[in-house]
Amino acid sequence: MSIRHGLLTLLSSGPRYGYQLRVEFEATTGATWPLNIGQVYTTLARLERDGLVAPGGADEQGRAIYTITEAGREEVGRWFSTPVAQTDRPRDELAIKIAMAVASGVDVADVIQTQRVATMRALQELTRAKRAAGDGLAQRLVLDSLIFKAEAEQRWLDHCEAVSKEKSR
Amino acid sequence: MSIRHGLLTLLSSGPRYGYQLRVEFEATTGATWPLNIGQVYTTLARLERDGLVAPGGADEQGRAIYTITEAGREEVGRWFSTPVAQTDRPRDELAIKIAMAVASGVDVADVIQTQRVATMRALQELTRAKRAAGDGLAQRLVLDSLIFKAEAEQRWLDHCEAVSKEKSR
DNA sequence: CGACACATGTAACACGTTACATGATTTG
DNA sequence: CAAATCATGTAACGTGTTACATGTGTCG
Repeated sequence: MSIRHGLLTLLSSGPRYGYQLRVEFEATTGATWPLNIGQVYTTLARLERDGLVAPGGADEQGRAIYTITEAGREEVGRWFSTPVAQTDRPRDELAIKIAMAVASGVDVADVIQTQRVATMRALQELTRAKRAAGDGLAQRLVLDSLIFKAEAEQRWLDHCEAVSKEKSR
Repeated sequence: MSIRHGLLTLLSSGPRYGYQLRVEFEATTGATWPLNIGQVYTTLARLERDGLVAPGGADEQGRAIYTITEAGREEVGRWFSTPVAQTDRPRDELAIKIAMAVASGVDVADVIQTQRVATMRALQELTRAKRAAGDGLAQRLVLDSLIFKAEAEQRWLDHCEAVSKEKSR
């Protein structure tokens, strides 16, 4: 539901057309999760279906603009005033992978090591991206989020290794 | 792709039937992400479609057992030897929400505060669950993963607040 | 007997995602 | 002129998810 609400939020600042929404979405959230332009249109169609946006004809250049509805505004308000719960979050593939490795006979140390290398590289990439960027506040916060998460992942991997070594002694 | 690979990994330790797979999956990953039994069957059907498992008739009690194929075993091997990349991960709803709040005129401090309360509660719940549980190693590691993540989230929220306060001064 | 756990399955939908088709306009 | 950017849209698929239908066995 992130794209849905993200686009809806952008529309709450005024009517937009599809292509513009992608540009602004990426300008806000950064290059980490590129947004396929096709998805903007499919999402707009679904938002329209649900009565959260309304097609507002075309502008002077013939672009198809969309306007947020009252119901859409309420939905945005609800989104911002409701926290993201644990149950809302998708299953964590890495956690499941390590758990499965531990439960079945797979060599956990190997899996951990492989992941650690990848996460470390990602972390370097992210710090580099942060130095390079410096654009907007929103983008920087998203980058920071990824950095904080990657660091936590490294710590968790260390923890997993320590615990599983201790267990197999 | 977590459920898919999780079930496949369980099947790599020997043939199972659907209901048993759910029990073992939840025993391994814990109660955090309950697995609807219906989903086991839909996933098994898709695994069969892709040639990763094969229906192995019924056991003595008439239960429909499934067996992993050679291709399935290879897939499991690939899963464990390939790290989870940044691009594999789903969009982070919280990061997008905060970024959107910053970019549009929404009161970020409010959003942060609401989330912080929820995350703190989740963290308490998790520490309680950890004391209560103590079952298997895999389950404990999953719980630890959630704890590490929640802590990182708290730190990130603090960071967001500090940065956005600084910005609006 | 009634409730509950065991057990299997299907239908339908949501969202995310990509591939493709199409055309206008701008710019080197 | 050719390539790139701007711009819109559709078709199709994948996974995750839930709701529903159905039936057996067991235990208080």
